[in-house]
Amino acid sequence: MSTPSAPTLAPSPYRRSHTCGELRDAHVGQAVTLCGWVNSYRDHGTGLIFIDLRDRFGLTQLVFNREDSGIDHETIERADKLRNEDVVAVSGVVRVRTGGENPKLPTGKIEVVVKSLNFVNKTENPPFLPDDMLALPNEELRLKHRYVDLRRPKMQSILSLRHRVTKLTRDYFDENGFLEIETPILYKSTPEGAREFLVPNRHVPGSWYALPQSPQVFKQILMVSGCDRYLQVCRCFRDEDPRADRQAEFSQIDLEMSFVQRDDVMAMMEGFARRLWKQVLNVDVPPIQRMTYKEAMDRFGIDRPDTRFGLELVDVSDIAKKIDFGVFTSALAQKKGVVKAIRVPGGAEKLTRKMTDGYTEFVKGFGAGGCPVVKLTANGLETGIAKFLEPIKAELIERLGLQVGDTVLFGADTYSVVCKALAELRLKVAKDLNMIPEGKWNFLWVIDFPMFEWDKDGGGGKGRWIATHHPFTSPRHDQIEKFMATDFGDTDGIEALRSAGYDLVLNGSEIAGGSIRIHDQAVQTRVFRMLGMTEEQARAKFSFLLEALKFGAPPHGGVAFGLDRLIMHLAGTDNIRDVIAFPKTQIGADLMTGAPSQVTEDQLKDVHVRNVLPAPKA
RNA sequence: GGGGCGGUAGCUCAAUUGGUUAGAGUACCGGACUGUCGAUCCGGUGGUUGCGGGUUCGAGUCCCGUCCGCCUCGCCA
Repeated sequence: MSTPSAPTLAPSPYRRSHTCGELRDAHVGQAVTLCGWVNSYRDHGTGLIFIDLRDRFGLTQLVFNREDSGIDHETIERADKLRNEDVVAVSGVVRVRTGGENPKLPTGKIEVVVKSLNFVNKTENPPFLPDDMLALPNEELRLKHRYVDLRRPKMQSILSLRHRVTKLTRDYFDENGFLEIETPILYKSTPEGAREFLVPNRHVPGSWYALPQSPQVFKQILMVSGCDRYLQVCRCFRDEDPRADRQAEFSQIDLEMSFVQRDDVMAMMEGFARRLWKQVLNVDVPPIQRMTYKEAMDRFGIDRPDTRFGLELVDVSDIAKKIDFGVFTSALAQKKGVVKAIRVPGGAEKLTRKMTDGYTEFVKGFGAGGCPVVKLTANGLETGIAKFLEPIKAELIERLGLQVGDTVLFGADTYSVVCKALAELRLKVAKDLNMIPEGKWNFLWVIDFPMFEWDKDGGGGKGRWIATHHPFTSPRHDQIEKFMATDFGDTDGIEALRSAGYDLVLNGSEIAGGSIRIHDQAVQTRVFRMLGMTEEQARAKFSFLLEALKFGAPPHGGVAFGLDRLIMHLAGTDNIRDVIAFPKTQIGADLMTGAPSQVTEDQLKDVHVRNVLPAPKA
């Protein structure tokens, strides 16, 4: 074997000895080379220039001083031309700052006395400066010049946080026997649920892949494959309109376990959440409380309650029916009509007429007719609907625990409308009155979801059952027999079925959801039928899964964490785009690369696709 | 698809009831300054007010349309 003899290269002028965040007084006297961006310059002219040099790891002050030995005139001249965001490499010696330390910087005790300025990549005047002290430019500009925005220490810290979280994830689940296994991105279209992104197949004209909404069936197949425990930090795609906490392309921490029941998966998840919060925020997460779906809906009107504050919903239907007030009586006359109330402590003072009028408009946005109001003062019930409530005053005070100075907000409609409207109103009031405490981490399990929900607009207008979680969710183990016996026409019976699903809720935000899956082919077939699929349709879509369940499927269950939302919580941001390196806008555009874009006719021809564009608007 | 907010100098913003030559801070350019650290001081360049129409003696401002960004309802098994 001959020895390779590559020519020796001269050392690169921008080979650094340290990062901009690591020099301390212990390094005083050392010769160092630093590389980075000019974060700011303070030019005193006549040969004294300070530069704060920045990289991902921090800031270090550089000094160019004509009166120091070892620096020549030409270097000072070049340093004089340095501007914000120029990229440089410098060599010099670390010394204690002669001008006093800067307590704001970890490197604030020292500075580097520059002897040579080795490398400069001049920048054009950047569109904005990546400085967290300055007002943020508008988001359009930040997205277009994402590479500048990501230089901001705040964005760097989020990228770093995200890395730490995925690393902790892999470590935790590795310790617990999980295997990380990748699943296909080019998957099969299964048009249930969210709209899919489609990708044409070149080989078979007219055939298409879909990008996966989640790796759901693959991870179940992996359980049937004997992998026992699966983990993936994976990308999912749902072609629906985005929100502040939602992107069409997003990430999940996806996992699945064999031979487990509900509590096993929940315990594994809880341990994971505890590990994350301890290691990232040094917060101890206490044992997580459980609440049934029904209790969550009854008390908070929503399946992901924010339990950091009160303002709970109280059913007063039985009291309300005793009076002759049109809004209440017509609500209660409906099927599943209810009257619910929220007590706002001290609301008589804190809620102005303008605010409560606004609440009526607010709840109309969620389908409610309005928001009746009443106050309890020293003189009794006042304002709003006070005169109607007089006959039931004592009962209301008793039921709601009213104190003088409280305001009551009512919702009267069907159960689902009242839940939706009052759940949103509860949040709005809490924000308006500043009732949401900072620094609280209220985790909550929500369990015992219904298996199915009636979608009155589905099924071509005739209505149909849809799976609350997804079609692979098992009935709760004590309800499987009941499910198999429930008639397809037994509406009440179907609605009463509870699934083996579970959601992890944090401060009113769903951060994870999962379930025990169906491992019995007969149960799965019956679920598909309940969802209105014929046997042929079910086989066309999911024959592989039904087949797999025939050939030795272990009982299994799993969960998926929304990684982006998890990072949002840990980073303390309410903008999902801040936790994604290259996010998209409301219309799915990447402002930096210009995606989506036109393709050539030849490209389209290759994949047997033709553009059919809508007629231009007049 | 619906509703709301926004778009003025490279950037962040201001501009009275529709009224003079659209201003300020910052960045940038030039000058002064040897211990700054959001350096300071002096001077300067910089504008198709997103785009297209309209109303008006006159439009950044009012009207219509459109594009883009954000928030939101629907949607998100």
